[in-house]
Amino acid sequence: MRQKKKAEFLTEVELEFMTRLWELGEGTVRDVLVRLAPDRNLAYTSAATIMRILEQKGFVTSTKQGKTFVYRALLSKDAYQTRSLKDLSEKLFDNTPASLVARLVDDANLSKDALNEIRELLDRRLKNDTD
Amino acid sequence: MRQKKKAEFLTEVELEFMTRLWELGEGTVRDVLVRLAPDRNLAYTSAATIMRILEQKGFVTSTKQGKTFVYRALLSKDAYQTRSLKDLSEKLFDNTPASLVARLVDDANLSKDALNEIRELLDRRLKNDTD
DNA sequence: TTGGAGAAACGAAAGTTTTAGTCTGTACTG
DNA sequence: CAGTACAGACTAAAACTTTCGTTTCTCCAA
Repeated sequence: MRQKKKAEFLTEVELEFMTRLWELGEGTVRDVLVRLAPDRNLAYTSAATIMRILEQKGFVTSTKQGKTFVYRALLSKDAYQTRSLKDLSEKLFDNTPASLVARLVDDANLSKDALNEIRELLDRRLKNDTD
Repeated sequence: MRQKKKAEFLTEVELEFMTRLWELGEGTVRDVLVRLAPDRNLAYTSAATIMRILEQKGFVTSTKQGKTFVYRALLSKDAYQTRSLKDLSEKLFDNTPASLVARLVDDANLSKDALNEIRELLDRRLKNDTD
């Protein structure tokens, strides 16, 4: 009954774990642990704690299969991406998504291919909207 | 234990303060404090602590003007926007900015005007690149 | 049946974040 | 010249994050 107030966002480490779980679809503590970066060297108990916290916060659920618990994400990656973008847009871009994209494409490190990909995506989206 | 490893990102509260400072250009602790949301009710000493931490972390600098310190951002809002987007893109969008934009235009209730605005921006950017 | 391996539960410890209290200094006021 | 009012330094404490050790549980094999 620690945190009653359901957290809205993942911490650094929590996101690291959720990313693995999203990739896996579902998995045990060990499944997630072995998929972390090889140089991560995190104790099993630490991983188990993270998973427990994720469950407490309502990001994942678990079911006992045989003798171990199998975890599954309750929040999809898409949904969390959307939530994160909304938050960033509000907090740092005056709630103006266009300025967010502007900043993104102004980044000199973005390849021309990436820019074209983005524009094609927008073209398709605009075409669909006018249908 | 002076300057620990320089933090790369702002915490929630730090961002709140930096946003005011970016708006102001520069300002004292009190200048920033009075521009927080009216229901914020933060003690002056708390605000001063936040500003001190921001300076320790290298996000702002201060100069004594008369009897008080005036703070100025060392990191521009633009630069921090870029940094944040890069981080989000890496951590949550497999380092693929196009998928970030896809998520943005797919889910946010973006107006057609906003979409057009974004596309025009991309057109200009692409044109400039090929010049 | 029991002993050991692997998994889970519990919570301690260290670090960070957020908020604020107390103490001190200084300039202006009367 | 003393007192007030405001600014800053230092300290602290509560909440949260991150990591992991210890203890407990459960199942399977010899």
